[in-house]
Amino acid sequence: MSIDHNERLLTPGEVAVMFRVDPKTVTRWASGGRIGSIRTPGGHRRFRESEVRTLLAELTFDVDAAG
Amino acid sequence: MSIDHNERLLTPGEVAVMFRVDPKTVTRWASGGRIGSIRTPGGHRRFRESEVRTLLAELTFDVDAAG
DNA sequence: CATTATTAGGGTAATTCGGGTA
DNA sequence: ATTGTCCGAATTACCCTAATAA
Repeated sequence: MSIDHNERLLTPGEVAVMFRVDPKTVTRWASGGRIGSIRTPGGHRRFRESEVRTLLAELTFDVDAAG
Repeated sequence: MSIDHNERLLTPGEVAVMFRVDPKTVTRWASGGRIGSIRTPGGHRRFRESEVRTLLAELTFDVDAAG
């Protein structure tokens, strides 16, 4: 019984833990279009794991070396 | 709303994986009419794959990235 | 018929939403 | 401008047992 879902989804709380921020902050990122999100029919947000990891990787490359 | 013979039916558990929710939540969606469902003679619910995928796509947000 | 996994149904925590505020 | 927190309301997750599915 394998489903052809090509993407794993994360909850706001899980993303919040990964970024070490409050879930509310993740919600704001979604509202502002900084991160893509999917809504459940009930209105709760889900986030694509691949996108989240990409954002995390980008943070890694940002060494705050602003001039 | 007739059933297409070529349509694949999904179990509550399979739909739950796609939305990253508990199977019980999918049941509530069906009870509340948020998603169409078909009952087996034994009372178990089945969901149309096409409808689920359509719903998933419609609930996909890509708010314009405000600067 | 026996076995194992999933689902139904109900009830109760936990999470999330949305707005407003610091 | 971004984040954290408080609030009430809604949605979702986890607990159980019995029934259905395969």
